[in-house]
Amino acid sequence: MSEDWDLFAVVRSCSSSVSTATINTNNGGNCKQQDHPPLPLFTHIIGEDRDRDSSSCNELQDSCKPFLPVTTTTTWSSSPLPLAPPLVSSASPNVLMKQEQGLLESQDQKLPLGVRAFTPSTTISSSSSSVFVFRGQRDQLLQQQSQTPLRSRKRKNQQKRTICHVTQENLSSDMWAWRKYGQKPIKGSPYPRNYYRCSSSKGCLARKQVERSNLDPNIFIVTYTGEHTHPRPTHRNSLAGSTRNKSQPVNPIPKPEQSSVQTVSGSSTLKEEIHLSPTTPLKENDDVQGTNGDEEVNMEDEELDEVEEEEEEEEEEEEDNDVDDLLIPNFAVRDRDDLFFAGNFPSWSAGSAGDGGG
DNA sequence: CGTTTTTGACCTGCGC
DNA sequence: GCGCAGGTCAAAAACG
Repeated sequence: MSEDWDLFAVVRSCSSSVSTATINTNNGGNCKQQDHPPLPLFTHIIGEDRDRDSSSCNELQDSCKPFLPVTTTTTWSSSPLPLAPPLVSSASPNVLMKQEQGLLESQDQKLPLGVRAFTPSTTISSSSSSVFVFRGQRDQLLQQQSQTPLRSRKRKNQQKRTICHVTQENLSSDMWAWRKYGQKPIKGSPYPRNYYRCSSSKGCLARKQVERSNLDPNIFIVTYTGEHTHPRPTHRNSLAGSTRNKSQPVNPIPKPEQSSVQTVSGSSTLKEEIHLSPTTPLKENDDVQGTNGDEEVNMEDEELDEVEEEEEEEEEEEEDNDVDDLLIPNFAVRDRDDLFFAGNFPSWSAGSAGDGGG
């Protein structure tokens, strides 16, 4: 239930964002909006402790910083929204869920939730993805949680969670190195959930769960839990990169129940040919992404490093002002994302992994 | 050799 | 207390 609750919260937060983003981002793309809703990155944090949430935010921020310089083409992007109380109160879970399901199309709820956009300091040509910051929602969420029966269920690692909804394209990327340690089919979802732990440092408690939205295969739900017990690596951890990018005897390409949905931005073949770990499969100088957008991506890496520093400074200032703010950059446009997620879920067809729920 | 991925088994929380 | 489902462990295999 908590999961649902989380999702509700996320959806709730993003509902408006989604519609707006949809309008702005995928237009002109090859993909139909309906089939490939542009997914900005949604985020919110759930936690029992606000203070700790802050640290979580910071972590997430750290992870995202390198990718901050992403352009936010969405409408809200330019306005430093006051982080006002979001539509939380206005939408019922059902509605929200529908939104999550894409049943609610761009409505005019232009609610600028507590969305805060990043300074488009660096323009990366990624059309789309935006970064959103949902802030202050925790309070509301927590309140709601306390008001609804949903909260009754608390799982062990429930204490602190940071949930992001990202598109496959935006999926990647934090500097952290993640190592997969488990995969489980999730009831009600055709897609398994993958469990990762930080491998940047032994003993690091940071964990990450990645699952595909069963509602929209283009959306990945990334849940961060725990905290890193070590500084964020400046570059992607090369150790983490011993990824296998060769074909593996993995399960067939995921087949969502709605087979009509063609998931990944474009390369079903990669799914079978490449298997990269979720976030850091690449060595710092790795050129795996050098397929298309190669140039762009490489440039990003370099620029991002530089920009990162700049952004850090800016963010530090911002954090001073709004410590609670969660800046989720749009892990924009990294082909590697495609790569890595292309093969990341070898067992999409649920039921292949783990004890099958036992 | 060191690291990651895969995957069956085990542990634990929760609802009934 | 039981069963279900989620989360984690750990051995084996794969990879660079």
